Amino acid sequence: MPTTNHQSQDLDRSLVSSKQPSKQSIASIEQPSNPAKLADFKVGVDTVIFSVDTVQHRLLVLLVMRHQAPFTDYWSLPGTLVREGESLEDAADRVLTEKIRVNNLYLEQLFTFGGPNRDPRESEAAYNVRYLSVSHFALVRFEDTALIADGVSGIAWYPLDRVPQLAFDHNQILTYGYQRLRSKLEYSPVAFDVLPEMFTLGDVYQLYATVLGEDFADYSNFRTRLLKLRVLKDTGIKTSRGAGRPASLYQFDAEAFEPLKDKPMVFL
Amino acid sequence: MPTTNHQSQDLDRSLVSSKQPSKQSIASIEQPSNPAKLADFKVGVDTVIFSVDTVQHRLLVLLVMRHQAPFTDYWSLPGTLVREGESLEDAADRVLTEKIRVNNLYLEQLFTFGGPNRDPRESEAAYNVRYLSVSHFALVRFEDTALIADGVSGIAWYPLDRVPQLAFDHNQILTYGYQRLRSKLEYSPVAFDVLPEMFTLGDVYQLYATVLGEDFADYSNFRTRLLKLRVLKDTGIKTSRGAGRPASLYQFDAEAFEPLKDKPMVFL
DNA sequence: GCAAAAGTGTTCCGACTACACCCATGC
DNA sequence: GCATGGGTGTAGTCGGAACACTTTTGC
Repeated sequence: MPTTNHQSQDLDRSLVSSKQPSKQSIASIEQPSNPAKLADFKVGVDTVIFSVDTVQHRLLVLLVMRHQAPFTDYWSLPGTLVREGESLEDAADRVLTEKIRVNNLYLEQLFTFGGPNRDPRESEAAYNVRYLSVSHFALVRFEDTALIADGVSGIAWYPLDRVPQLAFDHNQILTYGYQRLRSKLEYSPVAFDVLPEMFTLGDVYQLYATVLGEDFADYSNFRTRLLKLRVLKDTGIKTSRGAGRPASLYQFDAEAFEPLKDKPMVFL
Repeated sequence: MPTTNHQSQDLDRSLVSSKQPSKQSIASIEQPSNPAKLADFKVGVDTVIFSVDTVQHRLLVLLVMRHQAPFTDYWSLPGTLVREGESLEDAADRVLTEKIRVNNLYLEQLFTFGGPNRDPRESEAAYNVRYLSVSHFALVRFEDTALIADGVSGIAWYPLDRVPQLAFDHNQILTYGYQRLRSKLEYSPVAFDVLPEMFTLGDVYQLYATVLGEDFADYSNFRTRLLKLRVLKDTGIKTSRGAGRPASLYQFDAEAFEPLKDKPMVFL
C-alpha cells in the first residue's frame, strides 16, 4: 500500500471521505470483463460567494436558508444540482443569477467533495445514488449586488465571523474558500474585478485590509508597491469624499498586466 | 447577466465546457415543485502521475494505452470510474496501486472537468448519462516505483516534452497538472515526500532544477536559502558518488517545519 | 596534478519597513 | 485653524543574485 501524504490538502477530510475500504478488492484489475459495480451520481454545485462591505469593513458571505430536508431550517451555501446538458460552470452561473443580480464577479472552481455518506439523502434513497459537490468560490461587488428575495426562501449576507452551523459539510467548504480568497488576493489581481471601473488607491487598500486583516503593510507602503507594478493608470480625475484631500481615480490596465500574468509575483 | 471573469483559470476551457445554453431557462426558479430534469453522472478519476528521473534529468509522466473505445490506441492518463461505496480519494489510490508499486507519494486533487460532451460515450448511450472527471495529480519517487505490466495494456513513463496527443481532454489536464506541480514545489515541501529518507542537498537541487527548468538560482544560493529554513537536519553521514567531494546526508525535519506550515513562504 | 562536486564567504543591489513630512480639502 | 485622508520622501535593514574561492574526493 502506498503511503499517501495529503498534508498539503489543508481540509480536514475526516467528514468528507470516511475512508471506508471499497467493497471490491484491488485484485480485480480493471478489465472490460467483470467490471466492478459503478456508483451513480447526482452532481451538485455549491458556491461560496464573498463580497466586501468597504463601508463597514466587513467580509461577507452569502447564505440561503434551507426549506426542505435534509437540513431543513439550516443555513447553507447557495447551490443547485446540475441539469441535463448543463456544464458545471453554467450551473454555478445559474445559482448566482437566481440569488443575486450582479454585474461584476470573479468565479472559480474550488474543490470537489465526493465521499460516500456526505449527503443524508444517499441512505434514504432506495436506489444507491451518491451526491457529489463541486464547490466554487466567487467574489462579487457588494455595492453593485442586489439580493433576489423570492419571498419564501431566506437569503442573507453574513459577516464571516458570525456564520452559524451550516448544512452538510458547508462550513468546511467555506473555510477552504476563505483561504483561497486570501491567496487569490495576494497573488492575482482579483480585486479589480470587484472594484468599480475607477477607484482610488484607498479603495484598494480598504478591500485588502478587510479581507486580509489589519496585520499587513501600512497604506503608504501599499501604495508604493502597487504603483510600482505599473498596472494602474492614473486618470487624473480627482474625487472628494468628505474631509481630506481629494484622491486620484485609477483604472486597472489589463494590457499592462498581460506580460506579468504567468510570472511568479506578489500583488499585495 | 453577470460578467463572469474566469481569467485566473488558466485552462483553455473551450473543449471542456462547450458553453451550450442549458435547455431550461433561468426563469424557472428552483423550487421543490417542478424541478428541472437533473443529469445523471458517472464519475471518473484521472491522475497525472509525475516522477523525476534525476539521473537523466527528466520529468516523466505516466501514461497508459487505451484498448477500448472510445479513443482506442490512444495514450491516456491513468484513470478509473468510481465504484459504489468508494470515495474519490480511494479511487485515486486504487488507480495508483493498480498501475505501479510505490512506497512514497504525494497526491492531491486538481480540478473537476464536467462539461457535457467531453466524453463521446455520452452521445452513444441510449440513456443520457454524463461523464465527469475529477482529476488528481501525484508525485512519486522514480527510483522506488515499479510499473505493473499486466501484459495486455501498455504503460510507460513519458518525458513531459514528448507526450503525444492523448485521449479525451487529457492533454489539458496534464498541462494544468504541470503548473500545479511547479507551484507546489515552490510553496511547499512536496519534494521531501519523494526523496529518500536521507538525501544530499545536491539531490534536492537536481529535483528542483529538473522540474522548474534551469532558469533558477544557482546551487550555491539554493543551498543557503534551503538551510536557512532550518527544516533540514544534517546527519553528519557523508556519501561519495564518483568524483568530487563527499556530500552530507540530510533529513527533512517535519517537526521543525510544523510551525511554518500555514505561514506564507517560499520554498525555492 | 587535475577535474569534479561540495561547501563557504563576500560584495552589490534592490526591496521592503517604518516612519516623518507635505498637500489639499471640509468644517 | 484643525482634523482628515491623500501623497511623497528617506534612512535603515534584510535578503537574494552573482561570483570568487576553498575543501575533499576519484583518477
